[in-house]
Formats: sequence, C-alpha cells, structure tokens
Amino acid sequence: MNRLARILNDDAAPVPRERKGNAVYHAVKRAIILAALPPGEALIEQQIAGAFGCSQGTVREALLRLEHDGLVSRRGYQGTLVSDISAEEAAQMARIRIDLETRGARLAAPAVTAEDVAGLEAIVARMEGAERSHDSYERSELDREFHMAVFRQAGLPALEPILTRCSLHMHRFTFAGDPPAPVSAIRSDGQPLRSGPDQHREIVAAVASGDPDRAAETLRDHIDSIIAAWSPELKQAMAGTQFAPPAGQGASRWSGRTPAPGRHR
Amino acid sequence: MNRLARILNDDAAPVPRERKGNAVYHAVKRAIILAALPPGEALIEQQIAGAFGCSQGTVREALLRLEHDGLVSRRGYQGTLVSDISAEEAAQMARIRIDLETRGARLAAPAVTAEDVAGLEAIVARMEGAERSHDSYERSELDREFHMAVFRQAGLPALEPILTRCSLHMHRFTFAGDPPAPVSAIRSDGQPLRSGPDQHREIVAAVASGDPDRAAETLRDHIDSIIAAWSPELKQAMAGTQFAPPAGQGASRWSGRTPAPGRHR
DNA sequence: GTTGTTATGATTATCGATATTGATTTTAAC
DNA sequence: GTTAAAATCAATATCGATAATCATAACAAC
Repeated sequence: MNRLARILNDDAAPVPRERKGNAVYHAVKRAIILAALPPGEALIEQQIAGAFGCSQGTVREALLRLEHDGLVSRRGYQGTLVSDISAEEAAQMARIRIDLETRGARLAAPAVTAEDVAGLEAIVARMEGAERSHDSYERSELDREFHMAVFRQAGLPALEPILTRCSLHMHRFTFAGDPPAPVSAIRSDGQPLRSGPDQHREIVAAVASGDPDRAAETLRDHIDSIIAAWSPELKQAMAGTQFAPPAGQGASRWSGRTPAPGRHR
Repeated sequence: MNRLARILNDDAAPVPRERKGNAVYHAVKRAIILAALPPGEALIEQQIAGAFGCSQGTVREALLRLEHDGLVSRRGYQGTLVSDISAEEAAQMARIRIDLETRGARLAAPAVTAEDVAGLEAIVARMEGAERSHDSYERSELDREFHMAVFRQAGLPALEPILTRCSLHMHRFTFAGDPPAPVSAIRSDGQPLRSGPDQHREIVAAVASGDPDRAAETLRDHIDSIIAAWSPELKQAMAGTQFAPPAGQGASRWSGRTPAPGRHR
C-alpha cells in the first residue's frame, strides 16, 4: 500500500458517501484540512484510484473539485499538488469572510422563517455529535454548512462560492489542530469562550431576533473569537488588514451603522 | 529533430495545438460572456461533445472549469445550466474586486521589475488588436489577464481565483454589450473617458512609478469609470455598498469622515 | 379524482483502455 | 568531456461504452 493509500484510508471518516467521486473528494479534503497531506504533497490520479478502487476519471473529477476549492493545484500532465496558503493570504480571506457574513446577516435577519431557524438548529445538533467524537473535519464541515445556511438567507447565491472558499482556507488555520488551551480561550470583551455549538446557538438566536445589527455583531464576534482562540498566527496576520476606506465620493455611500468605539456593551 | 520539428509545426499551424478541453471551455465561456447563451440555458454534455467532435468526458472537464468560474451550475444527473447573476451580486463582486485590486496594487507597486512592466505593456499591445477587431470576448479576456498580471505581483496567489471570479462576473455586465454612449463616458472627476488600452497604459505607468497610493488610486478610478460608463445598472447597484467600517478598534484608522447614520433601527 | 407505483427517457457518473505530453535518462557524435 | 538527439518513463488527457440516477409520464388501485 502506497503512502497516499495509507493517508487517505482514514477510517475515522464515518459517513458512507453516496457517489464514489464524493468519497474520494471528501477523503482527500479531510486529509488536507487536517494537514495529514502537507502542502506540496503530490496527488497521483492512478494511485488514488487504486486506493479507492475506482477509475482515474473519477479521481480526476474529485481533484477538479478540490482545485475548485483552492486546496490543490493541477499542472497539466505533471500532476496535482496540495496547495499552500500563507497566513497573510488566510487573513485576507478571513477579512472578506467577515465582510460578506456580516453583510449577509443583515440581509438574512429580517428574512428568516421559523423553518430556517429549525434547519440551523438541526446543524447545531449535529455539531454536538462531531464535538463529542472529536472529529475535526466533521466539525469544520458543519461549521461551513452552518455559516453558509445563514448566508443563503441573504439571497446572494453567486457570492456563496467565494464565501465557501474563504471559510475553507481560514479553517486550514483554525481547524487543523486541537482545541485551544483554556487560557487563550477568552473573547476580546473578557467573556469566556463558549463551546462551538453554544456559539452557534447564539448566532441562531441573533438571526432569529430579526435585528440586523445584532445578527451582524454576533457573527463578527464569533468569527473574531474563533481566530483569536484557535490561531494566534492568523490573528497576528489580520492586524492592520481591515477594509480600506472608500474613494472620496462622500460619506453618503456608506451603508453600515456608525462604527462607534467600544461596541461591546 | 525535436526543436526544429516543433518550430516547423508551430509555423505550419497558425493556431497552436490546443487541448480539446480548452477549445470547448473557451467556446462556451465566450458564448456565456457575450450572452449568446442566456442564463438558464441547458448545456448537455453529449450534445456539446457531438458539436465539438470530442468525448463526453472532455466536455465534462470544460463544464467543471466553467462551474469553477461560476458561469454554470451543475446539478447531478440533471444537467448543467448557465448561471444567472443579479446586479446586486455583481455589485458585491465589484466591491470585493476593487478592494483586492487596490490592496494588491499597493503591494505590487514597490515590487515590480522592468520585466514585469514589459509584460504588462505586451498585454496592452494585444488589447489594441482586440479593440480594432471589436472582439468583446477577447477584450474581456485580455482585461482580466492584465489585471491579474498586476495582482500577481502582490504575491498573494491564493486570492487570485477569487479576484478572477469577481472580475469575470463584473464583465458579464460591462463586456456583454457595445461600447458606451459618448455622453455617459465621463469620469467622476469630469475628465473624458480614455480608451481601454489608454486606461491600462495609465495603470502600467502608475504601477511602474512605485508609488503605492498612485497605483491604488489609478486602479480604483479605472474600475469605477468602467462601471460608470458601461453599466449604469451596475453602478446603480453599487450605490451604498462600499465596505463596512472595521470593528471596534479600527475607527481611528479611517479617513476622518463621519459615517452616515445607520439605516437600520 | 386522487394517490401510489411502475415504466421510460434523458442525462450524468463511472469504467478500462489508449493517446499525448513533458521531464529524465541514455546514447552517439564530435 | 560536451552536446544534441533519441529512447524511456511517469503522468495526465481523451476516448467509447456501460451503469446509475432523476424527472416525468403512464398506469393501476382505491
């Protein structure tokens, strides 16, 4: 059994995936997110096909999807490599993510239905399970699923792939390791870090309240706290990378609320 | 024999030997960008394969790349559809584009070499040709190639796919039609709209100057003016969508203008 | 008339084999 | 010994055929 087969045949993967291409996709994605496959590792279609008992074309489709996600880069006739990402790049992605999610939350809050809330709560319930089984990959998948479910209510489907991508790459920093040490698990406002499911319940409540400001603030706090607690490196890279001010066309083009200092009341 | 044969082969074939998947990809992409294939149009793998004389798998790869670009959406076993995008979504993408490009230009300006500048000028030269032949697709491809070449100098490769995607979707609004009416071809500062190649020469000069501020401003003006001149609809959608101010501690870094009162609450 | 079930037609998903490509190694000439 | 051509090798790209899947239509039962 070759090296790829060993890494990819991680039997911690619990869910039987319906299509074979899906199984390959998730196995490789898991290995990359959890850093079992380090950046620069070569992924050979035929080897993976052998490991999964499927054909090269099926592996190919999975690798194309991973390229789509930005997790691998393909170089014609020369192979596929696990891509790397710098803390600086991840910080820019986190920045775009925060902007899109807070913006999306403002649109979503007044629009969510009881049904949507139930859907979000169902995802949170599944998070509990992933938390108990210490499955970091499943946790990261559910985290993205949750945030995308919120953003979907904003009604901007064309932006969803961008948000997915930004979240995914941020997660390579925040979900690759073990939970943070308790000491660092403190929010910027001094409150203790809540568990993942608890934080997401807070978000559900904020969105369900219908208040755009509260929804946006809660999401921003959540993402900020995750970065602070899980990846000091990423937090460091984000210092001084907030959005640039708009061009000199007048303050009337601003849409956000007043950026009052001391937003944690 | 290798080298000589290769040169003779290239000379004999005016169109460089292209991979079939590439031909399919660009043909479909062109049709979508130029709105010859309207949103919602179904793309059937076998039909396309027949039209191009290639196999279904090859078409599949091209469609996967188009999905990657966000131009089509694939729904398992049910076909591939040309995707739609609203002006609101395009406005958000344009916003991200402006942010990334101005940020990239600041990083690129001090780093560009004479070689890089020559590369940019070569692209501008090709733009002249596309301009003369009124090939909107080629113009849009070269525009993206130019902007990506500038951004590449920023050294943030992981963000390039996001920028590509945002530019592409913005171009569905700005490059789908004919050139703007003269009356609307006025920049916000009152100067007349320069031709595409001329505007890009201005960008080359600004980047080559090494001044981050000048490079960023020139790029922002360029993108703003393109939107204003080519798509009033997109310009309209962008009103009130500038970046939200940073959270908490960031207020002091802003230009000092008082933000407008929040529209919420 | 409604409902649940079963054909069926269209389309993607997968396969195994072959062709093409680009890098590396070998070989031969000078 | 250096160099250019040729052979080799590892890997993707492409193909044609078959299997799996989904939506819809036809149909039967009540």
